[in-house]
Amino acid sequence: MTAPMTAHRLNDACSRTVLSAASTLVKGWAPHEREGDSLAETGEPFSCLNAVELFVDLSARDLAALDRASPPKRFGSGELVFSQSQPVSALFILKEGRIRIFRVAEDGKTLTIAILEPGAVFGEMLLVGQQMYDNYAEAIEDSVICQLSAADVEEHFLSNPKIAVKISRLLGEQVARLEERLTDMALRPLTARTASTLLKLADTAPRSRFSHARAVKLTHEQLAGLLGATREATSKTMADFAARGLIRQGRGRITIDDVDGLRRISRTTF
Amino acid sequence: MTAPMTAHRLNDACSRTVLSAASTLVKGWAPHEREGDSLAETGEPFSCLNAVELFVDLSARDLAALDRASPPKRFGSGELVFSQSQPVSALFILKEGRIRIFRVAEDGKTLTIAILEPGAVFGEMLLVGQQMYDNYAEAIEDSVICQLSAADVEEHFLSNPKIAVKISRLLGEQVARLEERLTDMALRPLTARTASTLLKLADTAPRSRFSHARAVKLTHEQLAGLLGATREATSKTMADFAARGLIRQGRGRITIDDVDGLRRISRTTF
DNA sequence: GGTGTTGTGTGTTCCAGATTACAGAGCCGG
DNA sequence: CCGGCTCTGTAATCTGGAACACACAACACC
Repeated sequence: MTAPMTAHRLNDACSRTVLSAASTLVKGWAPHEREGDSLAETGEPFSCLNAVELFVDLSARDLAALDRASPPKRFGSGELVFSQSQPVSALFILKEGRIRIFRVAEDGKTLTIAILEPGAVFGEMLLVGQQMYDNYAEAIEDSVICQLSAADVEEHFLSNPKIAVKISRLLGEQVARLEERLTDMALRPLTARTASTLLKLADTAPRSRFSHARAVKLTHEQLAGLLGATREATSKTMADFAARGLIRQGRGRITIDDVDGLRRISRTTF
Repeated sequence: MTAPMTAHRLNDACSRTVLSAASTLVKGWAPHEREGDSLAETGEPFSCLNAVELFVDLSARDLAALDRASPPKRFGSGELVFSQSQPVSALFILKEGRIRIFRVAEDGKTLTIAILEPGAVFGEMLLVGQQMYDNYAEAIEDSVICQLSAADVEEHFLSNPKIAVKISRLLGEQVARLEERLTDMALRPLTARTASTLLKLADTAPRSRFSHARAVKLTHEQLAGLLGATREATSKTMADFAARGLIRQGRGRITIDDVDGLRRISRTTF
């Protein structure tokens, strides 16, 4: 089941039955219907919080305390982490897998706000009091996520100036990125937007060990969701890019070859 | 001179001569070419910082100190407060007038990010280190603005958890607003976007004393800049709204009559 | 090795909104 | 009160991309 399909279907059902609907999407097992759902497999400490830049200023004691308070949870591919009908006021840390944050219009069409890679921290609704925050989050791969409650965050972070500042900086960057994306959306044709989106994705993506070419693991449909365009239009531009030797394609995987070429196109207006 | 014209012209010149170009735009006097440019007219203390919600948690002493460090400056209508070639890493407080924050594409087209009313605090480039921050700010009325240097902000705010938290919350709200605007841009037709934009503007706008109708002080061109659409298309939808009795128009002024009607349209997809 | 199922390529039709090009209308200062 | 703005209305094209409709290819699971 593709991510967008999931979204549509869930949207239809979301007034009441999202959770159960989501449960049916889980591959073969339904973690949150079991009892002790936190996986205490590995005995390693700091299972979520270490290696996340945001937390480096926490004392070891605080870190340990927080970590105890945030057991990792699994989400199967296609499962919703939160939604309008299941708002969770918490801070999430993505440990494994990939998460798609998106919004849904009245007619069921969706726009992908972001696709998160491991290490990402998300959940601003914690800050804005969730009145206006109608984002959805869905796992697009089997994922592991830690959750910090609002109370924990309050206690450990907001009182800590260093971390509060770091949060402000992160949010500021997010604002800048969104503003840029907004103007791209408004003023740039699809081809240019596609090129610059690919570039942005590229430097989040893992570098291949051989060449310096980077591979982005997305289907055309997922990319279209990010671009605010249809799958067809996106496919067409991608085919064009491939013909020009800028990228190579493979089912659900795009390899960026000519970064400069794409950059040139991304600056194009017409 | 209209705001957009200004933007275009400045864009042409911005590689080197923005400041001088801007100066020529000033109505009849050029404040920043004079010597003592801070206006010490009124003897009132806290000339900028009082009445701004962000600062309520500051001690009177801090407030006074900050206030001394941030003399108000005038900007004539059409003048640039900052731009890419004149990046100012500071926090701004708008005391009087109105400021338009916008971005410019390669071809000179602009998208308005926000139109700020008195009391607004702006200047996130202070947080993001201004690499990626290529916004412009222009006065669209004669305005008075206070500026806090990065050092001052550092000293008084970021060390103060209460204020840091407040900043985070503001940024979080801004993120939510931008995400909403982005999806509107991507998924909604012009009429719906226009309606919802008018509504948003309406509740920032001053209420008239007679009816509960609110007046928005914008030209079609300015509104178009905010919508990411052409002036003509915007005019057409506005004429349509007026014909349906939702709004009334007057040169540079839009009166919202039927809030519910607009809200209905704003939820429309097709 | 079939047989669904999910990703991709393409073509055709259609339309919102950009573009271009004016014309009238309120408002300004001289 | 009159010319020159700046705003607003309207109409005639033009076009990027959406919508719809398939065909086919790769993979996944019997």
